[in-house]
Amino acid sequence: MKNSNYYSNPSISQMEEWARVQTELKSKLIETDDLKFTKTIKEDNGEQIVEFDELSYIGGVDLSFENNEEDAIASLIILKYPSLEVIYENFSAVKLSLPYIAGFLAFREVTPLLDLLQILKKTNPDIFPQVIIVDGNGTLHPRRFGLASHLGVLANVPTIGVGKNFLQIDDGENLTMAHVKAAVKEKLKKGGDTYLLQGQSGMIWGAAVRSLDNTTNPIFVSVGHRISLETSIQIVLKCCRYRIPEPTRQADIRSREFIRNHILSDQSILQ
DNA sequence: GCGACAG
DNA sequence: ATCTTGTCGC
Repeated sequence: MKNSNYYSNPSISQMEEWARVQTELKSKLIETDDLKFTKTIKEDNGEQIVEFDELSYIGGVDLSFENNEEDAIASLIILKYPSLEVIYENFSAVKLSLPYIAGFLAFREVTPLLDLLQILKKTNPDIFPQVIIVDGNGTLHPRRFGLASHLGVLANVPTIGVGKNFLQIDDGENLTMAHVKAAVKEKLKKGGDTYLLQGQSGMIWGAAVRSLDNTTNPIFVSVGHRISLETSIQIVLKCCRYRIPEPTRQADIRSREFIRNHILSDQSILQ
């Protein structure tokens, strides 16, 4: 007997409706740089060096779970750039009303993230992020409108999507797991190396990026909103102390820590 | 039936 | 997403 109102699986027609919503919202998507800071490219003995001089605040968002799929802690972290020190963190305990379904992650997670952004805008507008890195894809998505894009459009803020696992795009685009694995092994030799995820149609969905020299497993970067893929990759790389860029890595670490400190799991009765 | 499946 | 110790290697 469950005393919680556990969510049920959405119907086919519900998912078709969600797909229509994604396609509709995508009309507002901006895939070029529309930023409140500038990018400068300097030449240093033939080496191109990218700098973001006016970039000061980068956000990271994530959700962590305790024992089940419905009780989560949403987190919003703000880091100072370029030091990457955490200057703000906020969490919110939420009960999710929908299950996870690949391709429809935003309908499960976007609302608590929007709420955290709204709170920040009200309480600390001075440190509102100039760009947010999201745990999940942007245009690397069957309808080119994953969580990062969804959050970006609804909040009207620049976002970058970063996935830890590849989401296959199979519409004759041939962007399959096998294809990408082979390309990654062949092309990504050192930290900073990038492989563009281009389909048969010529469309570019995102990029597989090697964060560091000493990490083989790539991350998958894609446009969220109001930023180009090139700039997205450059910013992500500047945030990588480890495989996962600091904004989302800190959001993950700190939301898990929040769970450890605030929620007593049902194991406590065993003591 | 089989493979895929962001978080 | 999450369950989890040691262990191999620089």
